Amino acid sequence: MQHSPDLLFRALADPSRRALFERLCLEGEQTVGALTAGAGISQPAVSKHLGILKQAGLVLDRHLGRQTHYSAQQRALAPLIDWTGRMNRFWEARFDDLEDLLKRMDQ
Amino acid sequence: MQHSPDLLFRALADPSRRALFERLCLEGEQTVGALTAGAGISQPAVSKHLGILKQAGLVLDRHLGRQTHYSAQQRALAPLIDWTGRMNRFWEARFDDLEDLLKRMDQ
DNA sequence: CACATTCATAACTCGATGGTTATGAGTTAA
DNA sequence: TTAACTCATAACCATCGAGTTATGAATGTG
Repeated sequence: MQHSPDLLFRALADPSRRALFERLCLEGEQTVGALTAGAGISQPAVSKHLGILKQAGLVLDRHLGRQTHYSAQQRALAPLIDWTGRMNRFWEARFDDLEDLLKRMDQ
Repeated sequence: MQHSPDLLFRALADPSRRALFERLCLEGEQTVGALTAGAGISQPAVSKHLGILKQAGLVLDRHLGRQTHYSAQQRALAPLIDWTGRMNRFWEARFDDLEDLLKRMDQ
């Protein structure tokens, strides 16, 4: 299940979706109704956002009777973490180069 | 200069902008002309993207004669790293709880 | 000075997207 | 069975956003 980083970034770009994901991370599994309460948007809007988060692999759904329980899938953040890591690695690498350069200039 | 995480997420949501930022990270400082070559979009489009990246704090610009040199500002990724860290911390915390539970059940 | 180069901005188009209300499918309760 | 509840989907609307071309400002060059 390799969800493209593009889906990830796009899914997290929306504040409503980030808020939903954060609530699932911090408060644990929630039903759509619970998420809608306090979301400030309509229930269909919440459902659509959850659909997008699910497509990005960020949440899982579990049907119980007439409710759907959503939970965060934090592992899905891995590509994002990897990406920032790659970008920062080169930053540090360049820093190291600079240190080497300074050391050599110091001699 | 605390750039809002929202600006960050939105800036990185676009593939063209991520590509520009990646090039600046991996290849170092570049002029707009150099970035436009190989970007697959027009020069004004590149300029607009760079403007958005700059507003998010992800790049710096440096004017030299009639060219503008852009460079990556990797530090600006910090809020993003913090955010993923916070989301994952709770994941691990819950994992620890689960481990504790399993240990207790094991006895 | 006249001309070329480099980039940013303006004006515009068009598809994507986030929101809404209406409705239907599925499930529980009376 | 009828009614109520929970959620997802459909249909629609308005705005946003990423791209374009045209142009202008600033700088270098003949």
